[in-house]
This record gives sequence, C-alpha cells and structure tokens, in this order.
Amino acid sequence: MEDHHQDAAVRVSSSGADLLSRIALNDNKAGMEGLDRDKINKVILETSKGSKFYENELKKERQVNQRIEKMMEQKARITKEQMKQAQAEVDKLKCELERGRDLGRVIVHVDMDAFYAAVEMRDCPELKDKPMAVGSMSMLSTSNYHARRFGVRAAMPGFIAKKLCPNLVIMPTNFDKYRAVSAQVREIFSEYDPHFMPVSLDEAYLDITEHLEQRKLWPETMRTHHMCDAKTDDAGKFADESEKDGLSPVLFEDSPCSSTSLSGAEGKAEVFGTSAEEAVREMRFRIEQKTSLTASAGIAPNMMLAKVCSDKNKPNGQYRIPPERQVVMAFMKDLPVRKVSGVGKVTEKMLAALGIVSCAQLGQQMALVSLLFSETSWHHFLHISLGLGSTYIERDSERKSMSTERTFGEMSDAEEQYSLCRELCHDLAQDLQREGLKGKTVTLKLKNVNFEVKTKAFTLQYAVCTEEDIFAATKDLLKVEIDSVSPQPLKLRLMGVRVSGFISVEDKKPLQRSIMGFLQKGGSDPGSFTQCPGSALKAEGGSDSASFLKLQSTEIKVPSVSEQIPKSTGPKQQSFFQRAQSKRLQQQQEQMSVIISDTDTTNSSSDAAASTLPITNPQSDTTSTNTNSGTDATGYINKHATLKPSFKISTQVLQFLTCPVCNREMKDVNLTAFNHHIDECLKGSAMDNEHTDSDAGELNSEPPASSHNLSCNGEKPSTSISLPVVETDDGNDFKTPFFSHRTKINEKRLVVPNKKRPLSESSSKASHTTHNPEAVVTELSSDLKGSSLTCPVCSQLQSTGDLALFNCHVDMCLNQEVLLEFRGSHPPVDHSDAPALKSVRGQLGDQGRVSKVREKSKRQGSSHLPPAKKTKVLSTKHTIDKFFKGNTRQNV
DNA sequence: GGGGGAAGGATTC
DNA sequence: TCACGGAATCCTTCCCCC
Repeated sequence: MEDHHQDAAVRVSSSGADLLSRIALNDNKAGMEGLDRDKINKVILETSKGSKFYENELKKERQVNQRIEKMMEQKARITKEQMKQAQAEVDKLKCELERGRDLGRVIVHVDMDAFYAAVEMRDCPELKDKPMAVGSMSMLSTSNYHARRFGVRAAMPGFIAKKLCPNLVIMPTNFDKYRAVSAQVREIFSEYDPHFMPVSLDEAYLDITEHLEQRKLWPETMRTHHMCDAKTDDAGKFADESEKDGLSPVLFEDSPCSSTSLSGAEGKAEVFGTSAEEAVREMRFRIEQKTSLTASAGIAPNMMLAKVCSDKNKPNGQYRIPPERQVVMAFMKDLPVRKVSGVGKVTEKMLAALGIVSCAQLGQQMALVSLLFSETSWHHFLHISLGLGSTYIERDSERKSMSTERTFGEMSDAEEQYSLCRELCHDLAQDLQREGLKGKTVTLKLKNVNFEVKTKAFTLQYAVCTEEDIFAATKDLLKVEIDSVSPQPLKLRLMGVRVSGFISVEDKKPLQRSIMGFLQKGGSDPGSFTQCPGSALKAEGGSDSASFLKLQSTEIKVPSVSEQIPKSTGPKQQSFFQRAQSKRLQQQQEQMSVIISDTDTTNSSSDAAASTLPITNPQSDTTSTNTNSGTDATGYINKHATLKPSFKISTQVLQFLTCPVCNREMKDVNLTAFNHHIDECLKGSAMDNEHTDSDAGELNSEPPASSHNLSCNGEKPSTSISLPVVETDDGNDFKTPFFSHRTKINEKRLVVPNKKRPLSESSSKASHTTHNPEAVVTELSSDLKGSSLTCPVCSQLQSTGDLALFNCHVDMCLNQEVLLEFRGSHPPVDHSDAPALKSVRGQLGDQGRVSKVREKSKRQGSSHLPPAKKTKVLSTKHTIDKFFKGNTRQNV
C-alpha cells in the first residue's frame, strides 16, 4: 500500500502520466494485495481510453491537480509566524481532545465478506471455485475473492472486468435475497446490541458494552452454541444435508479457517468466553451457522477504529484494539490515511502532495494541514491522527433526502425527456408516500453524454410528495436546461429527481389549527390534516386564512420556478400592499372567481377556506376539496404544471371573519372587502377607529383597548407571519438575524416588523429556514419591552411587558388544544401568569421535540444529545457534532 | 460580513 | 459488440441579499 501511495505522489508531480491515477485500480480492498497493478492498470486504460467517460475522468483529474497546485501555492506563502500560531492552536485542541478521550465503550463493526457474491455462491455451489461478480456489464456491485485476484472489484464496469478476467461469471443482483439474509444477520446483531446501527445490508456498528457487562454473569450454557443448528433455518435448499457439505463458507482459499467450516462437525458445541473477542467470535459463529456466510469484525473503543479493524483480518477474521491510548496510537502510526473511512482518492492525493501518507505523518503535519484545509476538515484530520472517533452510535437517524435516477442511452428528444422526468417523479412520489415524507426542495440531476453532471434545485414554499407537485417543479428546471442549449438538443445519459428538506413529523401535525379555523367561529374544523398528499399539502401550503390572505401573501409568495430561475427574489419593487391590491383587482376582473395563484396560494388551498369558500372545479363542476390532481392547492402548481385545469375559488359571501389586527368580528363580508378592511387597519386608520367600512361587513364587536399595540413605533405597521427559526438542542442563546438582542433559543418568537428589513423578506427568509409552517406568529418589536401587550391570538391584554413571557403566552395560544374549542365558545385564554406557561412549553412544539430526543438519548445511556436538525444556521455545528459523535462518513 | 440557497463534488456501500 | 450505477450524505464554493 505504501508503494501505491508513493506512486500516486510521484504521478502527481510528473506530467501526463499522472492523469492515469483516477481510473487506475483501487486496490484498497481486502483480497487485493500483491496484485500486478501495472498489468491490470494497462488493461483498464486500454479499455477505457478514448471513451467519453475517460475524457471526463481526465478532466476531473486535472481539476484535482489544479486544486493541489493552488494548495501548494498557498503553502509556499505560509510564514513561520503563522505556522507557530497554527501549531499552538493544534496543540491546544489536541490537549482538549485527549482530555475527552473515551476508551470506555466497546464498539464493534461487522462486515459480511463479499456479501452479495457470497450469497450467490452459497446458493449456487457451481460458482464456488469460479471468479464471479454480482452486477451487470455496466457495473459490478461486488466480486468474490477469486475474481479479486484478477483485479476485479466492486464499482468496476463489467466489461472491463471481463477484459481482466475473461472467465468471470457475472450474476445479476437479487436484492430481495440479500435483504432476507441481511434480516437474519440483523436478528443476531440485535441480541448483542438491540440498538445496533445498520450501515448497509451487509454492515453494522454495535455497541456491546452493556452486553459484555451482562455476559459476565451468564452461565456457560448461555454462551454455548451448536454447530449447524441454524442451517436448517435458512432457505429450504439448505435443509438438504447432501448439499450442505459442499457449501463451505470459506470464500477464499487462504482465508483464516472458519471455526464452523469443517464439514462433519454438525452438532458439536462450542463454548465462548466472556471477553469482547469471545463475544464477537460467537456472533460471527452464529452468523455463519445461520447463513453459511462469513463475517469480519473490528472491535475498538470507537467507530472509526472499529471500521478500520474490521478490514484488518478480512475475510472471516476479526481484530481488536484494546482500550489503551498507547495501543491506539501505535495502531494509527503506520495506518495509511486512505484506510480511514471518509478519506477518498482526492483527499488521499491532496495529503500525499503534502507528504502525508500515514496517520502518524498526518499528526506531525497538523499545523500545516490546519492552515490549508477548512476547519471542519482539519478537525477531522486531527481526530483521525489521534485515533479518535465516535463512541456514540447514532440510532434512528432521520432520512434527509430521497431520490431516484436512471441511466440510459443517449436521449436527445425533449418530449422523451419530459416523459422520463414524469416517470421519475411518479416513482419518487410513490417512494415518498410510502414513507410518509414530504419535502420542500426538488432537485433535478442531469448527466449529459459527456458525463458532465449538473444539478438544479428549487425550494418550494411547501413540502410536496405527489407526482404532479414534483413534476411541476422538475419540468420547469428541465425546461431551463433544454432552453439553455437550444437550438441544439440536450443530450442526456442520466436523469434523476431528488426531494429533500423534509418536514418533520411534528411539523406535519396540526399543532396550530388553521387560522381560519379560529377566526371563523362557526366554520367546520379545518384543522384535521391528514397524510393524504393532497390534503397534507393543503394543510401546510395553505395556511387557511382568508382573512390572513394578504398577510400571508406578503410573506409567502410562491413564485413560479420559471420566475425564480435564475435566482430571483420575486417582485420586490412593489410593496406587499400594492401587490395584494393589484392581485385583488385582478381577481375582481376575473368576475367573481379567482384562480388560485401564487400569492393567494396560502389562502385558497386550505381546508378552512374550503369550509367557507366553495371550491369549484369548472371542469367537473363539482365542489371538491380534493386537490391532489396536479392542481393542488398551490397556485404554483396551477400556473406552471399546466397539466390540469385550475380549480377556482369563488369569492362568494363569507361568513364570520375576525380581523387579526383590530380583532373585530365581521359578518357576511366578502374577501375583497375583508382584505380592504385589514388594509385600513394596518395603515393605522384603524387605530383611531376610523375604519373605512364601506365595503366591510357589520362589525360585531369592539376591539380591545390595546389591540393596536402590535403596530409599534407609530410607523406604518407591516404585519407578517413568521415562523420559529431558532432552535438548538443545548439551550444556548444565539443571535438571530432578525433580532438585535439575544433571543433564548426554542422560543417561538413574536417577530419584529423592522423598518430596516422589509417584512416580506424577513419573513420569506424565516419561512425558508423553518420547517414548521403551522407555527404562525406575529412580529413584534423588541422595543415593546415595558409596554403592555395584547395577544394576537386570544386578544387578551397581557400584564407583562416582557417579550419572552409574552411569547410564551402566544405560544400557548397557538399551540394549545384550546384551539380546538376556541372556535366553539371562544373563551378568552387567560395566561397572564406567563411564568407558569414555561412549564408547559416543554410539551409543545420544538421544545417538546428536543426534550423527547434528550430523553431517548438518556435512555440509550449516552451523554450525547443528537444534534438539532432543524436549522441551517446550525448546520456546521451539527455536522461537526455528528462527526465527533456519530457520523462515520465525513468528507473533507 | 454573515446567512442561506444553489450548485458542484467527494465519499461510501 | 457496445459499454462506467444508484442512493444518500456531507462539504465547499459561489452568489445574492441585507
């Protein structure tokens, strides 16, 4: 291996030939030591040369070399003083890390040997002595150890593998079968660590610390296992004794002798000890008995080391690093950095250019590395050099994206491309719905015939999961790409669609009933959101309030993808009021029926709206609230999908509406009039009770005395709907972009109408950063402190001038189940005893969520709290945390 | 200058 | 004979906007 790394370094410095390294054989894999690399590389090169793929690889190689050149130039500019400072910083961190070194856990990484290939060989004994691989002529998933002798390995195209090994047998993948075997193996894992972390079908991390404690107390009988006791549990064919003999799990001639691979040993019992090694040996023994497949394992004090260890004695072996610092450091000393998970070929090459090949060298050069790499990266490297890794196995980590992509022969026809795009959206939508997921960001991935990859993303205002919704976004993205090369055709070889930015489970719940719901006393409950795609979309997308229509549309304009590409922030020249006004004019021109369009999306889509506004589909002429048909509640879809006719909302007479500003109840007022009323209220005339009510309905109640406290500073108030954006898991304060003062985290705040920041933007940002569209709060100025405040939800004057306490109160109002009854009897919620609310906060919203996670973490006996996953703000911290605590795949 | 979205890349299995 | 995947995650860089 060392030679290989040095070769790489030499190639970098030489010209021309160095471009080979990218497509050269990667022999960083068990069973591939001592191969004739030159010969193999020659075959690979000859087979690849001249192809588009090869050309693209060359291009990428050049880019990496340029990166290295740049880095070297940077290195040349580093002064002694800088190095000294960097060294001090590194030393300081090193000390801290040493102090925190935890050697108390026993982490195991188990990896099935050549898993797919082994399963195929098990089920097809004729393959046992043949070089074989699983995959296709385009790509191999894995190969057996016979094939590895020829240089055939995973991630190699089958046709090249065939050149290297003409006798290679390529078996198609059979994931159902692998999954079934994997389930058997996982069953065994769970007996050693019920919360083990599967990495893939054939790999998992376990923390067996607790198991070992218990194990010490076990009688010998509990540590005794019989050979072949489980073979009959496998697929029926294995029940046949005659077949069993020929199925040695040994995949590789010179692999370590398996304790169970001896035929004729059936029924024999084996007793295992109580040590970590014995426990893992037992686990592997049981896996082999149950599946006829072998596994390798690594035992170490942390995940990073365990992973490296599992590769040490592969196949069918195990390796343990005892929990002693010196032993760990000795192990790391000669370990090539490339062996560490997360260090790939590019990182390897960059480090090699600095003369760093082993982890010991990495440790010695940390000061330099810290000056040349990002903080995230060099912290990562420092951990590696010290043999540190996560001692906490993260359980149940949430999925962050879901995608589907397809490679095909050259496709140049636009119609075909759209058609494929839709197909992908269809597939993805099914997958999303199967898992009950909805995401806001839709990404289109394209690879042209030159293997150049391009991704285009668009973040929608609302989470989507239906074919129509996803397609509506992706087709526009695709159109932009097609147009960009027009009149030339866009020549593709791959297309993919991804949805990310999932809303959390909590977000899907109607914590806050629709505003319409409580503004309208007599309406039906619109808050019963379901997971049904259409309604769910509506629930989120349409915040339901016709009375808040204008308010929301200020903030939550849903521009079309077309409008947004390239990046655009939408029409900013017009104020919201102007836009809303023109929107209404437009609506009026449409003769009593309005198309649910961008700015109105949030209103028209809601169940609440549906309960009041007859939604009619002019095509079917039936009243319907089902929008899951390509015309979903979002105007965006209507406008751009152009797939289905638009639903229309007729501006018929509304029933009861309560002005969110003056809190007056209005009866039998139409939407336009109601909006106009709010306009007036907001303009300030309402403050003096000078409503221009000519077009408003009857005012049924007097506003509370201080109902206009919300419009602060005597300026023209702008009302916005903002969302909680500040959340962390640790209870620390941090400064938000919207506040000049420090805000306690996890407080859903009343946000400030800031004259410096147009609300439309602040709110739009807020809505981008949040995942909780239901949690609607109103902005308030921080300088309100000291004055009395009126809750915009319950309309009660609050005795406190303290913003935090007041926020607590509003949180309560917004989230409490009280809302369920709110519409019915409309009892004022008296939460003037705000401090008492704090104790309730924990049950609500994100605070509650964090509490739950903490609880879970506690139960799992870990001091590590899974980091908050909600805000982009925290992403860096989050990923670093993850890296230190639980993530095994970190890039640099 | 910093936040945040978009785009491109690196890495893994 | 032709022919180099699919899915997921995280990181860096760029750019817009305030």
